[in-house]
Amino acid sequence: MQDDDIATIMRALGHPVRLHILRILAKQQRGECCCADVTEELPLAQSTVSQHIKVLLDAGLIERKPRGTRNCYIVQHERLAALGSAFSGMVAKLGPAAAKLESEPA
Amino acid sequence: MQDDDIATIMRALGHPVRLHILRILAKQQRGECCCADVTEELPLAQSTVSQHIKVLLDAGLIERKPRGTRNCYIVQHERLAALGSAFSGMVAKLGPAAAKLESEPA
DNA sequence: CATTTCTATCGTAATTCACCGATCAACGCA
DNA sequence: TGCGTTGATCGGTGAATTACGATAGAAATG
Repeated sequence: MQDDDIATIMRALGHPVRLHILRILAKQQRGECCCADVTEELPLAQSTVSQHIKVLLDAGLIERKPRGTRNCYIVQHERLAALGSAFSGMVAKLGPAAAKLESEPA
Repeated sequence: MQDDDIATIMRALGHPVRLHILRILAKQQRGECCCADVTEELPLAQSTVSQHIKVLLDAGLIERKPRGTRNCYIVQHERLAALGSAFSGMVAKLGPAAAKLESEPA
């Protein structure tokens, strides 16, 4: 994963409301998971919530799933895991162990 | 760690230049590590680099260490590790399935 | 069909961000 | 004491973000 991708996902996660939305989606994934449900749990306008959802969508952190009139959203755990791997890999290289390496092999 | 803290650190990491700066600091940590060295490796003005450094500083991701005329910066690995823990904990709560953070040192 | 419901998008204002050049304080050195 | 270096901060500009209300368009429903 490239720096830009990591940065994009990090920035998407870099807002409390979006973290909250992720939690709401995960919590309600067995039942409802549409935009209205999310909006109901937040002190924000529906349009604002929709925009935050779009950011998560663009970062690939959630997936849209049209269900009749509503749009349901599914947390993309694989994407989160990928970020986790990329992050821990980066931290490992940043760490003291990596400091010994003069030039890193690809 | 609170949502706001996680979001703050995530946002700090949510810019390619700041990820790059972290790498530069880590790489040069055994020798020089001052602002000028960082600026030299980036196509940005010194003031801009200084501002990015401030963001990382405010997020607790690096620490300032005055050394004579210069200011050296040290990557705060503990802080990164704390974010890693918080993130993997969050991911674990979001989805019981996959998404586990490999935190093994390289 | 007409109606209701749901939600993405538009238009807008306020705020923040990213970047720059310029400046000023602090330090080492002659 | 004066000089050069380093780097934080100030002021400004343009772009992006965050928030809102209003609107449009798709799907179920009557």
